Amino acid sequence: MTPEPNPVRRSARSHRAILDATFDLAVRNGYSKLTIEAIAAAAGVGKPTIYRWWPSKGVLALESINERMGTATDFPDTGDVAADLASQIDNVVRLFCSDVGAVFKGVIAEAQGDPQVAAAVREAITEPRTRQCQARLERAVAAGQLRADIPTRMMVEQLYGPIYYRFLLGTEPLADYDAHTMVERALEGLRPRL
Amino acid sequence: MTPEPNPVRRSARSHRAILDATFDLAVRNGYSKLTIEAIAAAAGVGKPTIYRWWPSKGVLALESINERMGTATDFPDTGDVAADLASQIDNVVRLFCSDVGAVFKGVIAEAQGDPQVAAAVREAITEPRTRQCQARLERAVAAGQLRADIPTRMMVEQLYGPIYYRFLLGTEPLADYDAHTMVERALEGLRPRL
Amino acid sequence: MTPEPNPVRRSARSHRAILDATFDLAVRNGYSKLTIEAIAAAAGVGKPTIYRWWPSKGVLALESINERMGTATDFPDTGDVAADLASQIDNVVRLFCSDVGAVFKGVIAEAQGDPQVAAAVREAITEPRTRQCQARLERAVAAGQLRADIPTRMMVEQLYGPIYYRFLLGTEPLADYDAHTMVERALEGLRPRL
Amino acid sequence: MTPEPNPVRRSARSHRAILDATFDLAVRNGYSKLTIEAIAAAAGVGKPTIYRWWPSKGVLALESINERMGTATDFPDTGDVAADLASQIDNVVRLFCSDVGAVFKGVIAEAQGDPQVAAAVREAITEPRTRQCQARLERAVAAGQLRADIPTRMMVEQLYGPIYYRFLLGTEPLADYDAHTMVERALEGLRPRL
DNA sequence: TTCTAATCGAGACGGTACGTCAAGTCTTGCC
DNA sequence: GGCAAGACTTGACGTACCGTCTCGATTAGAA
Repeated sequence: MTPEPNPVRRSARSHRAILDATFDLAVRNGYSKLTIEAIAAAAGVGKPTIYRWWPSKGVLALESINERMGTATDFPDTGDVAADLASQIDNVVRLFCSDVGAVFKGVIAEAQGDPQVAAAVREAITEPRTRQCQARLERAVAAGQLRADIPTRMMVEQLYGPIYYRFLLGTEPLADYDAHTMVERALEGLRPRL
Repeated sequence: MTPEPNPVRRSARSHRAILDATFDLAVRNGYSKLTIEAIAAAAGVGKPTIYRWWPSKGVLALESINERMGTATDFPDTGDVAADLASQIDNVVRLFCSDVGAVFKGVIAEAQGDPQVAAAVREAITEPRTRQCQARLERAVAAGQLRADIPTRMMVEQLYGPIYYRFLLGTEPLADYDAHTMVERALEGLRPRL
Repeated sequence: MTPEPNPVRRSARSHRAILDATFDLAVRNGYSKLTIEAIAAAAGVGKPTIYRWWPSKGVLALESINERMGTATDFPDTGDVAADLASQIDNVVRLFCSDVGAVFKGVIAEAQGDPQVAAAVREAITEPRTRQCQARLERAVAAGQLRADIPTRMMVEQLYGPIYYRFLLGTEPLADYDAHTMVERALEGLRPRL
Repeated sequence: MTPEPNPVRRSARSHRAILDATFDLAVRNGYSKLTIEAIAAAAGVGKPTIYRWWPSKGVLALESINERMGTATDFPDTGDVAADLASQIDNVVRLFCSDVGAVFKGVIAEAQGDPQVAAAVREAITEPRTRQCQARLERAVAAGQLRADIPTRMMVEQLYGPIYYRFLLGTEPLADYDAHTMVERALEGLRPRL
């Protein structure tokens, strides 16, 4: 069909307006009430312009939050892996409690039924941060602070699983998440035996 | 609106047909393609009959899977808490990998944007099982197998977070989840200090 | 698809509102600017309701004018076939010069590219009136006023062709059409030889 | 707007390609499915190039058929006006039954809602041929073959009305039109009284 | 023969309307 | 009187074209 538009001729103004309108509307009315039609109207743009550049609402919303995440989830390296993780996780929790988090929640929901969105979430959000995290953990392993016989991917799941659990199931308020304690607890099983 | 229908006069045949059609269609076409219209048609039922008894597609789907979960996630008590948890978690993973899990995934997605569904999920699925788990953990605490100074709710998050992480983010195949190892690792931080 | 709706359950109110809005909008903005969307909005009706009952804009517009033609084009029978035809044709011309005619013009245009509309025009408008005309002509034949060896269909073409010619090609104002003279001229070739 | 392009610098290649593509597509898919976009693509031309030189699809299509009509509808003059008319009308019928006729039908339809097209049809098609016909008829009047007291325009309507009637209303197959008989019949009323 | 300005192809753009789908409500008999 | 059936209003979907608007790249006339 439309084989692929030419990115150099893309209107920067429209691109920006669409992303801004998407995020704005998603925050204001909730992700589930977000419609392409409303985005087009709010951005002062025709619907086909949106469909030309994004395959679906989910992917568009993902892009709109991805650029807003910035460096908030970068990993510090003070040498103290427990403190570094606690600090980063604290930032993640704060992010998830913000508008960005609310929209992200909707995108993850969308991803459950749309493999394209699921893939985009992994590529744009999950994978890069997982790799960053693995890199930090590997430095800790090298420094003898963590066991070398546990795959770092598994460590990541232990560290971030509980956050997503609260985030997506809403069993407890995510804002109350005690990053320091939870990291400390998780690391008990990850430290080298004396 | 319709102030509330009289449950006594409810047609058992329709009730069953609706739940079965819901689960069947959700499995066959994927939850995201599930529609009330199709359910009504497949169940040989009018749409109002569905709306009379369920407030939304999400709640209906939830009921259809809840009755199919049965005792698969009950907690054994052999005295060995690690083994018991590993066994139960293994059952959970298997359940999540089945048709029931696929539909459950869709229901959780729905819950992100619909507080009513979110509440129903907690009431029908999360809370009862969490409580069951807490009960088992508390017996382990009493038996001196686990630390008494950690809230069991927190333990639950540590144990189940990683599963939902894989389940909903799809970073790794959930089928490969090594319940035994993950439980063992988590318990490291939960056992009493010598 | 939608196999066929049940006509007895049809909403009379919507039916009327749609036909009225169609005619009204066609007259106000011109047939070529008529849209289903505008009709639905003006009639306070959903688009699917229109598509449920009419296959296309052309057929809908046709129905809206057909019911407005009434008895204006009925054939009198005073015994004088020339006078009767002139009088009826005069009525036709007046009709074509009215709002109904303006919309009819659009419907005929639509029919050029849509066989369904073309068939509907013939069934609803052309054929019944042609037959009425033929009946009147056959009485004149029986009365010895017209030749018996010319098919009445051919006579109809001779009588009405020039009107449609002006109507659709706009070579001369249709309002100036001199029905009496044109009928008289046409009948010259249709009268029995002395 | 664009004040008017300079015809001297016009690309002859594009001009031809556009006219050919227009006619070709109109014939292949039917006039009503003809789009400027498809013409541009088929002609290997940008849309603005079309809009620069033609105000609308209708006018463009008209030009594409006008140049294909050639001398098929010229009036012979053998001295026998009845035979000459029958022969010319026969050619017209054949033309209307051809691809050119099919497209012409669409152009006339377009003309019903677009005064610009209507005017162009008259200027390019109707008027010149009407005048040619009038010239032939006037020679017949001068030769005493036709009455002098009937405006030749009126005669034209009587002669061509029935053809357009069949052509546009599709009551009978145009191909069966018996030009000889119809002309003979019409002339009965146009010949001088003895 | 070079310069330069109009025309060209391409195609993205803001729009409008399309015809469809499903949502949730309302209405009408059947049982 | 609850139920099936299904018509209803509503609103969003994703698509097709519209006619306008940049863009460079020819390209042909005037210099």
